[in-house]
Amino acid sequence: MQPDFNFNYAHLFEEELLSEILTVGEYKKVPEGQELIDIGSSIKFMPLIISGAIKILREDENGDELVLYFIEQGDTCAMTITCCIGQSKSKIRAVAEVETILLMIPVQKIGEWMNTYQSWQSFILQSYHERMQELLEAIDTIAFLNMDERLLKYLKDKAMINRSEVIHATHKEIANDLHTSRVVVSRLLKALEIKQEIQLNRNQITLLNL
DNA sequence: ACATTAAGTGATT
DNA sequence: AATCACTTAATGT
Repeated sequence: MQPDFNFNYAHLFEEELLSEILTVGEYKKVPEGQELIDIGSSIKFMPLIISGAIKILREDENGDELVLYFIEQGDTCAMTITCCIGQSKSKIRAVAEVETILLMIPVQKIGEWMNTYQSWQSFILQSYHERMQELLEAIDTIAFLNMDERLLKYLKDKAMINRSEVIHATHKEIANDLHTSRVVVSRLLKALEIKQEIQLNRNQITLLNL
């Protein structure tokens, strides 16, 4: 396995930093569904996503989940940056949405490189900025969109991440991600099917109007 | 053939 | 939009 780190990141960093990243970083392959970061865990590595996608969730005291957003190749986890600065524990949960390849950077390096490499500093600030935007978008989605619109957005996000109009998931799983009940998801999906937006099959949803 | 799991539906709040 | 209670459909053993 030799995923191409350069493909995604080479243009961002200067030579010296690139070689530092490659000497200190460790490739890690995580299968679909594996948890990367749990709530309350302390973070020791900052993951750079080489390929695949990760689902970022918030969870309440009952263990009920809510998907905030997905991150993809070229992205990093803003939570690790926050942890590094504030020495705090993770407030979110990260689960591999598909098989994902990561380059793990020890957190101490984040601070070190901030001082030595200008390109690193802008990369960190840029990622932080992007995450902030995503978070605002997530808030808008939850606060202002109806359930049916949220569902459709969720399906489209999933389709984009999987690079396929076919989504493999049960209604129950979708309901958990959106923090609603299975019955509601089933009904809304049915409505979308009638509107010719999707096609339903067991464990599978096909987006039609892309 | 039977058990299990996924999905559909009416009624109620 | 959530919950209950029940039915129907698909799939695994």
